[in-house]
Amino acid sequence: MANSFHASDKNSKDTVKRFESHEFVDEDGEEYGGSSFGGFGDYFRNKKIKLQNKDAHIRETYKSENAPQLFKGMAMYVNGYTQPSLNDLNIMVVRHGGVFIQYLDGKTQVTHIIATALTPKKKVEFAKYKIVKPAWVVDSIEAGVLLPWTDYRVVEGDQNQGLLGFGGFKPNAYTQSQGDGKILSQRNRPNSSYREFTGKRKSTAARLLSRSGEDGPSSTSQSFGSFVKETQLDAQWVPPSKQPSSPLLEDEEMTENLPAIPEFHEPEILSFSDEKSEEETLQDSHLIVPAGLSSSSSKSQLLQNDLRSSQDPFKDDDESLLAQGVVTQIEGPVDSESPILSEGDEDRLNGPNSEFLDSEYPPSLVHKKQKLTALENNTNLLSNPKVRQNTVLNPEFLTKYYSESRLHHLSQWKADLKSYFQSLTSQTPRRSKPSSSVNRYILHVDFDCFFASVSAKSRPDLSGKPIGVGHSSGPSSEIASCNYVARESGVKNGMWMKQALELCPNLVILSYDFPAYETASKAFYTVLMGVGAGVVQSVSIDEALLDITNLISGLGMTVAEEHAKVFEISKSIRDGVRAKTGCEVSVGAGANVLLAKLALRKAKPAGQYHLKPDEFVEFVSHLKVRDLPGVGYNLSQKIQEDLSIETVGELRDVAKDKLKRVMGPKTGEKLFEYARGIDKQEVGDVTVRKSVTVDVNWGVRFETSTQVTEFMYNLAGELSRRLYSQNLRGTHLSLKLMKRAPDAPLNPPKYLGHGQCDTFNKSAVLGVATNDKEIIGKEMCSALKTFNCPPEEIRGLGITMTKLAPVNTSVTGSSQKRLDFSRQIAIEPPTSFDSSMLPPPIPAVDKGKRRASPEPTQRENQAAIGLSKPNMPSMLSQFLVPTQIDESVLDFLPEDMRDKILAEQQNKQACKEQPMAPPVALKPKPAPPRTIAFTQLPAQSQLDPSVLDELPEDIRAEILAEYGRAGASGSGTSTSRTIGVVNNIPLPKPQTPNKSRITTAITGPSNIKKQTPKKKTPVTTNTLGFSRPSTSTRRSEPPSSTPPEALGIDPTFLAELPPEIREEVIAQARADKKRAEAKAASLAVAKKNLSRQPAAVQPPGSNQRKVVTIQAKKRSILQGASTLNDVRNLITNWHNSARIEGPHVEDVEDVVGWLRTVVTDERDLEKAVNVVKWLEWVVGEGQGHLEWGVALEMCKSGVREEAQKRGLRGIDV
DNA sequence: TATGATATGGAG
DNA sequence: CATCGCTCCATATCATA
Ligand SMILES: Nc1ccn([C@H]2C[C@H](O)[C@@H](COP(=O)(O)OP(=O)(O)OP(=O)(O)O)O2)c(=O)n1
Repeated sequence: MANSFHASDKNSKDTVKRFESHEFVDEDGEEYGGSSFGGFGDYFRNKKIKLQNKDAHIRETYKSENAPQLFKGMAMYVNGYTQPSLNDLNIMVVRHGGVFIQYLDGKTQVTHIIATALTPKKKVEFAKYKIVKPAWVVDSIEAGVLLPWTDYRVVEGDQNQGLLGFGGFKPNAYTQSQGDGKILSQRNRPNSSYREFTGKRKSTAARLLSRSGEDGPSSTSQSFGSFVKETQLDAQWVPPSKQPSSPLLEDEEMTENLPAIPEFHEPEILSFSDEKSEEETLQDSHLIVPAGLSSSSSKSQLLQNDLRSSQDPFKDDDESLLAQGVVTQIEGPVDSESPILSEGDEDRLNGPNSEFLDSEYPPSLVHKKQKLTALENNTNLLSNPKVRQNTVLNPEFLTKYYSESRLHHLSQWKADLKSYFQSLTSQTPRRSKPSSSVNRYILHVDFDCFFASVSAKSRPDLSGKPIGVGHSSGPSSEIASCNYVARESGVKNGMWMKQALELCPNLVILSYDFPAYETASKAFYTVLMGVGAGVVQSVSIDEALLDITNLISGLGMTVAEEHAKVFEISKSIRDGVRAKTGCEVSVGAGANVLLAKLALRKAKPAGQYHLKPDEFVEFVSHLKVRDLPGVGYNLSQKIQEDLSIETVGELRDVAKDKLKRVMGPKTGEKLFEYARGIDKQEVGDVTVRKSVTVDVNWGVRFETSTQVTEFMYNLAGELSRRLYSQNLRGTHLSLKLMKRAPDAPLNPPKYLGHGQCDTFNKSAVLGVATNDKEIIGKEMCSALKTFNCPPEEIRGLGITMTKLAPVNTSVTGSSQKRLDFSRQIAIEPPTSFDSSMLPPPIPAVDKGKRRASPEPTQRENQAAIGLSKPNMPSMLSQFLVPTQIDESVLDFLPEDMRDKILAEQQNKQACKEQPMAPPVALKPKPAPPRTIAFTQLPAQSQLDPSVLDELPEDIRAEILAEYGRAGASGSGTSTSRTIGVVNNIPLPKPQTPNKSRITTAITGPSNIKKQTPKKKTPVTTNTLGFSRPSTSTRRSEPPSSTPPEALGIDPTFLAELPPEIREEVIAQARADKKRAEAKAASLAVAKKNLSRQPAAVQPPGSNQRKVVTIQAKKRSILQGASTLNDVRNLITNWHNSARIEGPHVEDVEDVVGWLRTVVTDERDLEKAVNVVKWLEWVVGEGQGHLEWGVALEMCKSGVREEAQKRGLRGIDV
């Protein structure tokens, strides 16, 4: 019954939605009717729909009846299933003078939202609206008077939503009378509910809202009863596609929202207070288990529940258990449906499986557990040395944890690869994109079940068997990757062991082998580098995008030939990787990134597929929106609910305006384009890193605030270390706190997991950029205090540093890159440094060691000191490709050079420059004046990267150069100083647009603004920071520690600036000062702007070793890449350094050799030509030694030769 | 309108 | 034993100026 009834409702609703006029459009109300109906386009075709659509039509129809215009002036919007159907409500409202709003776009004025119940998300979304039950409309019409809506509110007060579905309803006539079952079942789209577990369960906001509304456990029995009903109903009628969620949802909601939900619960809860035993907590899980578990299937179910919840969202609960009985019951229905769930996510864990879970909650124990307070619970838990050792209380926790965390490794690898490839691609500056007329070819290459494949390489005996990679076989262990055999059983990456084993009992669990993944990845990238793609962009350790347009288009091939070539290249990649790694990769090809990604999906496993443009429509029409890149569980749900769309084909029928309104401007635009196969993203479009974060949300269990503080400092130390390794400092800190949700169990289903939490963020702005552990630690501790979160409730902490700026002086120790791709890559390509130069990949252990090192600041300074400058020969070394540059290398560079490099890196974001590897700009000659130079250099650091980023690359470069010059030389621009790297450079003129532009840029107010250098601050620059009170942040704390390096600040700097800039700087500083708090003001001169400057400048330090290092690397480096600007800088420096005496033969040879590789290996003739032109210009301007002319000719001929070998035509050098 | 703080979501 | 739920980015939304 219920089912059929509902179903019909849905249909009607669907019809309703239709309308298209913007005005209404539907929203969610709909349902998915979609499945049966079709997209919007379809519904237009539906007669019923047409009729219903327009309010005008309705009005016309009922015009003569002169019904009381009860709803005049009101705009109603219906959300979710409602008892009178959407369509009926539409008619009722319009017939009585109201306006019916089809969909919410945030702009349209809506006075009331009609709904029976709301999902947590919707509660948040509609927090500011009057949400009424459908009965209000019905009753009002019946009464002939507008009844007070407050008697029909869905959410009590502002906050009571928690009650919603469960019986918290007010006695309103209509609704209640209607059948609870129905109504309840209607409750929101089933989807919403399951959404919770899968993806993320409710958001913190939603949870908070619901909580506030909660009554407490009181409303029990009734609600419970109704609840159950709902579940069942839902299960029954929910469309298959959607079903998955509904049942589950219920569960979750129950647990979350209603702490005390079922009757069962209550009793338990009550008892809760009493019992609790210490052991319980810990052991409950295990020890006790046996008894409880023994036979009860129910338990398993319970477990499942927990797991489910936990899975995605993490739901956990100890208490949830209580509800075992309840759960069980509920689950029954759920399970039945569960099959459907598939899509949603993995959550449902049904099988009875692990004892673990069961053990955790033996019924008998339940009571006891509850009693414990969070603190007692933690105390008990931590009383077990073994457990304690696995928590943050263990001093070695971070090292151990990060060495085992797959997600940490993935992120780390990704960051390293990103910077590496960025530098490679950046070289060719904005490679002119292939003219639009050319056919584009993008490849998306990805290993098939990467971890599983690699981990299984040494186990040939397992072929054909289902495999999963995880840390253990415990129920809450996550499966990072599973092979395709396992996937046939429904196992998925990220799924918890318990569920996976239920789905696939004979699943073989293999261990992680991170080093092997790195090795396989290197081989993989080596193969990719050998393809000759114009651009290679790393997506992750096992995935990359290649723009192979340069290898195909413009060669006069027919389309068919081009496609054949694509096939050939794809095949060669697969064969190459297979040969080197023994693992399969699949290749997706398309005219843009989107098509390549979609094609890859079809290609897997172990295959390749080229999705041609003309096949797109057909290919995509039936794809689920969820299958589009960037559309995850939540977005897909929103699309489904608010637009009643499921497939990409339907999505295509939605007007762009509507998409933007409903989904947000950017997201709407993207969806609109994706639905049409349009993707403007270019391979290699990656920006420079903007933040560095350290997060720990596992193993976090505290008893005292002292422990919290200590751990916070450890985290700060880790962040400091990471910043330091990247030569970065930042001014904005942000703390993320995960706090156990009030209604979440003290012991999450996942061992030492965070469970269901509320997350809070708090940011603080420092007066001066820093990377100092103490400062960070202090700031974050105070930020944490503002949350007033008891130590025992903390389940996760994270610190993020943003507004990054390169550290001027300091040099870093060894680089942290863990992947030493360069070497391998070198193999293919010439390049790469040798390993010796690079620091070996750092194992976790290493990290620890490094960590040990003190703060950067000091060390850096020291390192810096003492450098001598390199000599001529060294110059060449500078040609290093940025990419290849490693931090260790940087260390050796003269400070100025380093700064330059770093500054550039940072600056170039927009253009994809590489982050880490600084480009080359090194200049050779360094030397003497260094000291002075250093002082000046700071200015660069002062440039605001963000500002620079926005500028065109060339302009940016120019500005930087200008700055460098200014700093180095006195006021005048040019000058030749030996000192600064960039300084001497005459500056570009050649291609880039130049000075005029530059000037403009510089002068421009906006730009200037950012550039402000610090004023002269005296010094006290302690690094510290005060924190600007950001939001609630606390005040500043005087910093203390770090030494200031007073450098940068001085007046000298100002003096050197062009007048206009100077004024700007001063004005800015003044403004800043004003704003700054008194204290802050006094200490740090300027905040933001100032902050840019790195807090400290370092004394010049130098190292000779640097030189050496550089040279060694030199060759290899050349090959790689660097941005054109970088290369130009090197050339310029080279020339400046030996203008009079003439170039060294060796250097010339090196340069020529490099140029040849650019043409042959990089296949970038344009780049080579540009470099030669630059040299020609530099030489021409310089009027130096005649030998330069010879060098120039050698370069020209070298490039010409290589071009000819490649069959390219004459070069117009 | 712009900006900043915060929250959310997606991807491996 | 268990278990190692990270990290970066884009976007949305709200508050504030
Ligand atoms: N939730 C996840 C998703 C992925 N990974 C890791 C393990 C995977 O092997 C690797 C690559 O992720 P992919 O999404 O590429 O998945 P697979 O390579 O395993 O499978 P396939 O690409 O064939 O679908 O990232 C993980 O640890 N946890």
